[in-house]
Amino acid sequence: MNNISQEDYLTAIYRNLDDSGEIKPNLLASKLEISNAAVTDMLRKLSRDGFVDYQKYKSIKLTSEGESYAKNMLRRHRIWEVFLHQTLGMPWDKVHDEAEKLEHSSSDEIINLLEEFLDYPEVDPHGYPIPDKNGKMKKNKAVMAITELSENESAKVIRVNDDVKNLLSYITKIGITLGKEIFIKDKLEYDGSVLIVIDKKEINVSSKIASNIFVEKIK
Amino acid sequence: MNNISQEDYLTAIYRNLDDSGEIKPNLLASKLEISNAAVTDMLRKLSRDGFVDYQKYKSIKLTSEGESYAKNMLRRHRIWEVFLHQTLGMPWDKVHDEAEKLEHSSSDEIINLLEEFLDYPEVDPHGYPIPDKNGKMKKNKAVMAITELSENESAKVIRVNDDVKNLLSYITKIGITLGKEIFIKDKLEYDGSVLIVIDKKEINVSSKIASNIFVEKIK
DNA sequence: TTATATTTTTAAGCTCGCTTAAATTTATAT
DNA sequence: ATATAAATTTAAGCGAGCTTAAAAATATAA
Ligand SMILES: [Mn+2]
Ligand SMILES: [Mn+2]
Ligand SMILES: [Mn+2]
Ligand SMILES: [Mn+2]
Repeated sequence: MNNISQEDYLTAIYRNLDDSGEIKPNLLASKLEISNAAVTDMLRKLSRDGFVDYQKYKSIKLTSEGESYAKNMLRRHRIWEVFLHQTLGMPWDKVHDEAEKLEHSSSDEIINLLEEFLDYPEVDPHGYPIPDKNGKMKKNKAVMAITELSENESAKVIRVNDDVKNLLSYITKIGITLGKEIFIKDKLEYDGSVLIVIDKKEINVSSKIASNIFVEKIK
Repeated sequence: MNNISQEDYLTAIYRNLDDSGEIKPNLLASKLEISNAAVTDMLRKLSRDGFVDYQKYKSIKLTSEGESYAKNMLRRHRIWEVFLHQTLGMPWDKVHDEAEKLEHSSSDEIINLLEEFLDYPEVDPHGYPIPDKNGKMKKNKAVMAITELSENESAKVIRVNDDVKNLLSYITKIGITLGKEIFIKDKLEYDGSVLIVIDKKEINVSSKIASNIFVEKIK
């Protein structure tokens, strides 16, 4: 295929499928920050090319070809992120945007060599699993969003949404990194925000942010 | 700017300037494998954007802005080539095409980090100098094409044209790499080819190929 | 100088990926 | 069930970057 737009559409579709493996054009448009009309247009092309199942006014599915293509894009993206962060020392809140471009410009050969050079990393710098050459990837760990924790529970940060603008740079400021332990001191009813303790400091985190940070309970 | 086509035009212009720092549209078109009409079109845009001096029917010059942009593209390209070859072990006859894409997808920040990681390489895998952050680059060594050598002279390979299709994979087959010593056993008048000795083997090299391999005489 | 060849530009048209505005279909609420 | 809202598609249009064909300018050769 080799087409930046189509590759980004496929990735966005795959990343935002609902529980039944479908997505509506409207959501796709908003994720891609693009008009609904443009989405309709592109869906016809992706359908024509065999990457999505598309019928007017219906939800969209990926074909199996579309799904492997999308997974391979995630693979490229995440391997680049690991390289940029781990090898070049680029901060984790900057690697996503760079990988967003590099993913379209690198052959599978480069990606495979990079993977080997990095010694087969299993997750990207934000905790997302990296598909292997055959599209197999570890299931996301049984993680929960911070908002799902109860008061007085402790948890370890496992994954952070890398898709939400400015989220990473904000949570970096308040000291959250992968592996960090947090403690839920209080849950505030009226706005859904959470009072958490990190490094002995108390911080109030809005529900919008807390819902994008995924953790594993510590017993 | 951030535009693949325009970036490739600028690089092609810079790489093919004549002795007086100019290039004609026709040559540019053939280097880019594109129609003359398309070149005319793009030259208007590059001129509008301040990267080239362009007047109808005249030879093209780069503005100083155009020149720095072009040199920065060469920098990106060549640093990627070094990384791919040296770090990932990709053969030197494959890195050019890959770098041709990566060069458009990487911020200066990535390039600077890569340069540091690679410990400030001075030449790319084909012997071309790498401009530094300020656009300064070593002059090409005082090299000559193999065709300019005389019979019974010895020389060391310093640089190989990385722009000519299939050249690299061919000369790799006959054993030529950077630093290799060659000996001119004979120059054949009628077709301009050269009989050279590499690793004690005699090989006849056409003038077309020999003219793209640059060497330093050994006394 | 004049004829011919080559280069360059102009003109018209194509696909791609987007836009806004209007029409249509589907979903939601009363 | 009906009215209203939201989602989706259609229609028209735009810029980028190409193409081929024709016209115009420049270079080369006789
Ligand atoms: Mn992308
Ligand atoms: Mn990520
Ligand atoms: Mn390029
Ligand atoms: Mn090179």
